[in-house]
Amino acid sequence: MQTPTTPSKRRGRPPKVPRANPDTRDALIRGGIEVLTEQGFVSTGIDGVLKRVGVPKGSFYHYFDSKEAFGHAVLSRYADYFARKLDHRLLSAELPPLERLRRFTQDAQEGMARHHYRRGCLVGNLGQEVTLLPAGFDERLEAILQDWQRRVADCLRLAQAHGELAADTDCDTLAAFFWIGWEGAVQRARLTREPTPLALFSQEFFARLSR
Amino acid sequence: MQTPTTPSKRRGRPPKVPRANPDTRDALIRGGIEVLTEQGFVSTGIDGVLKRVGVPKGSFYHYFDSKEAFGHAVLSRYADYFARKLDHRLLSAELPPLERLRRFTQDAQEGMARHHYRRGCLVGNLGQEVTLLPAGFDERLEAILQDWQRRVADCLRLAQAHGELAADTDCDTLAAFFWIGWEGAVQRARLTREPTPLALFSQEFFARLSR
DNA sequence: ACCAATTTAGACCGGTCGTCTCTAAATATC
DNA sequence: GATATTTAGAGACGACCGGTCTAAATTGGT
Repeated sequence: MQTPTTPSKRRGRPPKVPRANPDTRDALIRGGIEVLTEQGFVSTGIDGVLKRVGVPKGSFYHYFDSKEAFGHAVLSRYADYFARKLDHRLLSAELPPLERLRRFTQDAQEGMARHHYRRGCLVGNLGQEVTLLPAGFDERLEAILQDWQRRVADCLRLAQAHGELAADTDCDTLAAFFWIGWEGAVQRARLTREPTPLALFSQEFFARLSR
Repeated sequence: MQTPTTPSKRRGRPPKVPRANPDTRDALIRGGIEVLTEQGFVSTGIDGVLKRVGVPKGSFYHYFDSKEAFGHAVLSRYADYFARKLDHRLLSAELPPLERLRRFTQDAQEGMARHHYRRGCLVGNLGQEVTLLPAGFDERLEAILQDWQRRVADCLRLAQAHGELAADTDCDTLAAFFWIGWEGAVQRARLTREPTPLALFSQEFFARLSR
């Protein structure tokens, strides 16, 4: 999967202790996703990210202008990552459309369990800090949610075409309803450290669809 | 509602500038509700509460052992206040039970608008900080949610008796579903600064009930 | 061989803010 | 007058914050 020679022809002073991921910027963003998803933006210090990734502060400010810029980079990466994950499920032809969405909720259950319910949804978590975040984050967060919502709405329209969903259903509204509730379920699962809220919401959501 | 004489026979050194609420402890808790509901627990400093209430630091530590103890006091007060508000709506005989719950969601819309969507639900907000809070807060928060859930479940059972809700509905599950989603809606409304998520969730929730 | 660009290294800075302590002052009650 | 209660407010003391700065170590270009 990698160039066999792994020549590591990377410019600049080499790391004192070689890291698993030689791409420092990338490593910082990945670490940022983990930390911010657990602790949020405001109460997370740069030093915490640095220590986790094993990178000195100089490198951080070499790649990012500020904590705020870093936050935006992390957010963008997360949004992309998540959109891909979503599409992977929702566009796969192996299952009927509605079942795809249900499987997404199952995937998420496994994901939260894997992290012992300490991490939630980065977008949901930062959303809670909206009054404390630098300007611009709020629009960004809402835009990401709208993007995910659109993807779910498209899937619901496919479900309509398959006859899984009543033809008169407003798929955009239903997708919004899904995400509002789903974020609530993630939040609650994080509090209880149990999969129950996720399972319960999923169960009830699908049970209440008509046709 | 108060003793008519308002004798203010309060022991101890009087405040330099007399406050509207002479009960210092009470004033601190009320102020705490406001601040914590906006900013959460971790990133809120005692000084911020003090300044808002107009109380010196010495008074604070006279009434509370620590920030943590203060947090619990604030939480208890909020839980009580909210439970009363909930019961006021859900037990009133003026409306059919299901309509009472719907009216509760309308009240909440007005409440959030009144604070310009800067405040959410204290329990939901603190829940998001669960990984950062002192031990014990998580159980407390979950217990409060369970309490509210029980109250809603009772209301739903009344709705069943009124024939507003299918007799085979599991009211406990439905109440859990409601709160999971509703907290999500509050969170989202805080992000968008609009009532739309609240209205949309309410609309869809009630539209999807059977019978 | 040399210089420029890149990247890592990490000490350090100034400041904010954190919780909490301490002493004194002013009042009510006994 | 003595004691308990409550308010007043300075300030201790450290943790930590985001961010800067200079140096070192490497590659690539010429």
